[in-house]
Amino acid sequence: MKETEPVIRHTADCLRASRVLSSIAGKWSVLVIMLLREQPLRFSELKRGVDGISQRMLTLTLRNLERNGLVTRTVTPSIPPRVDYELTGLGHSLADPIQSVGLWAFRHLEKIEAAQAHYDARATAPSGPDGEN
Amino acid sequence: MKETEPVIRHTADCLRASRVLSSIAGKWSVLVIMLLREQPLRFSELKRGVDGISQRMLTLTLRNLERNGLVTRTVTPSIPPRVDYELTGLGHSLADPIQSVGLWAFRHLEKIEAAQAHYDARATAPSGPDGEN
DNA sequence: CCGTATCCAGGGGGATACTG
DNA sequence: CAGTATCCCCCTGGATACGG
Repeated sequence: MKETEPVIRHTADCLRASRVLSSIAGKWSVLVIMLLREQPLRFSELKRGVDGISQRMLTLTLRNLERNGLVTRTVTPSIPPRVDYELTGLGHSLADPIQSVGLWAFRHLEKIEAAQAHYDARATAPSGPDGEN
Repeated sequence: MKETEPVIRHTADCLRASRVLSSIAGKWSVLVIMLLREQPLRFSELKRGVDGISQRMLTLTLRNLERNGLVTRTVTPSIPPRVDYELTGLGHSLADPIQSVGLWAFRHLEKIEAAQAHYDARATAPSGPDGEN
């Protein structure tokens, strides 16, 4: 069946799109967006929520999302300081597709890692599965 | 909490998921998957379809997708040689979510680039929009 | 036609320490 | 609490050239 919508048009668009996709395809962006999709969160909540992310990478990820107009950053100059992050309208419009991809990743962790192991095994031992050496 | 589905469980899963997401989040993966979603394609067709991708990056992207069990690579040893790439079942299960993200990127190119320009302008001229210096 | 090999610049991303 | 700054490694990704 044919798409009613022009999927990939031409030349320049691909380059621009791939640049945009690279922006939101940082190592942690998807997970951060998944968390913010539920509700606004402050820095430390995100840090705890993602788990494994460093302070530095969380900052960079959030700055990048902010730069792309996907999240807002609200500073409350109290003591201790408080900073809340929240998806913009644009951010929410991306959140659902991203959520799908994210859930897919969580659901298929096993399969993916199995496929990788399989592929790597073949690549490492091209002589066959009958124990060489 | 409230979600009926355990979205982001804990610790190790985040690290594994982010690794998986990084794999499929290469600069060109989304575009390649979008093309393969319609039908199997050979190397040169993909090269033409994506436009802007180098031979090297197309090869690496496809190898990576193959490693993750998302595409199959079929070699027909004719002269000239012919190599077809096709989404696996796993690949197809990812294709729809990815398609959503890809379409989102194409639709919002303008907004994103505008947001970036806006952000960069503020970052470059922090003293305000009234001609500083 | 379909790659692989090589060179090379840039940035992603981790660890750690310091500031307001 | 919420960052910045620094160091440093390695991977990404482009260009080019070569091989089957």
